[in-house]
Amino acid sequence: MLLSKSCVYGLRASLYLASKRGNEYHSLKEISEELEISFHFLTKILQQLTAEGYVESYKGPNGGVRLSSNGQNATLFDLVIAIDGPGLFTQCALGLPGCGLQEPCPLHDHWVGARGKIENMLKRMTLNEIAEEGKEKHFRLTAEGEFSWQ
Amino acid sequence: MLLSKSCVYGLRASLYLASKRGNEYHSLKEISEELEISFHFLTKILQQLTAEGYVESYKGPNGGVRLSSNGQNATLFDLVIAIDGPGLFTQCALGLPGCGLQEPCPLHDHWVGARGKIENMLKRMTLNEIAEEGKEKHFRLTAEGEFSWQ
DNA sequence: GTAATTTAAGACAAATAAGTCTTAAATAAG
DNA sequence: CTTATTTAAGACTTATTTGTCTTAAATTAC
Repeated sequence: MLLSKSCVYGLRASLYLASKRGNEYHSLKEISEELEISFHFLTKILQQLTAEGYVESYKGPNGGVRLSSNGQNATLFDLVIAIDGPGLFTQCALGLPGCGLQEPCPLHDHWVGARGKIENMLKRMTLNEIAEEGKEKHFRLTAEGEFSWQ
Repeated sequence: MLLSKSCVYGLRASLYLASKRGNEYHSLKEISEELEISFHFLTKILQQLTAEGYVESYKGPNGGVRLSSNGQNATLFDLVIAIDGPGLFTQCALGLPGCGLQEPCPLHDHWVGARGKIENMLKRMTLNEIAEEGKEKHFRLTAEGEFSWQ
């Protein structure tokens, strides 16, 4: 698995929020039902994104969560770092602490290249831009595919 | 984490065996000490590779494990599949079962590209070839780096 | 044959990730 | 003020991965 389940859920929920026009709050109940993610588990993940400033929350009736302006312009890379940490983009593919240019492991050069591709791809995609593109291309966000970008 | 710890240990042990000239057996005790991997854990992983035909084992004094001819020509991709299974190379980055060309997730196209890079990189590297290269370039195979290709 | 060495197999334990549940706090509406 | 709705926080459980231990089986050397 490239990304943890927490991370995948966080990305999907963020994209869900990005898909909504205005800046209304959406309840975690709504999001968890639409995306078929465990309510409580999703709550914890979005709390992390709230703590990082990508998501704003509001308690009480008609409360919920929405993307902050930071969140709208956040890249998928930002969100992955916020949830899974930087390990994927910094660690040796064989887990060797001293691996680097001077003393590389057999995969080092190749992995740095492939890893850079992943990193650039994630850095190129902001939530806003994906939302724009999603409206044209109807990207899937659920297993069944009944989700639709507005 | 791209690869599981089991997988990383399996790759390192396989590369260790590839680094040895002749086709003598090397004991798991030796390998686990040289590579600083738990003896019993490593045993289980190499049993998998033995079952898959990449490694041959021999019991008794002076026994141990060595690469089969299949193993010597195996690619890192083969070994990753043997230990971690094909998931990394087949699954959607967001874990969506129906993701594909017709109904892609927002990452699909990009991920297929990046994933292909990883796949090709692993398919290009056979244990034999890495061993050759390792003798010139002194690739690291341990945390401390005191390992040396013969 | 006996003892020592080594892998094989599987039970067991610890650590981490994933998921569930309960209670508290904030807010809105009547 | 009371009730309903919603996020926040954290305890708790379950599942998976990682790591350890014990016993058995094969082989060698004496």
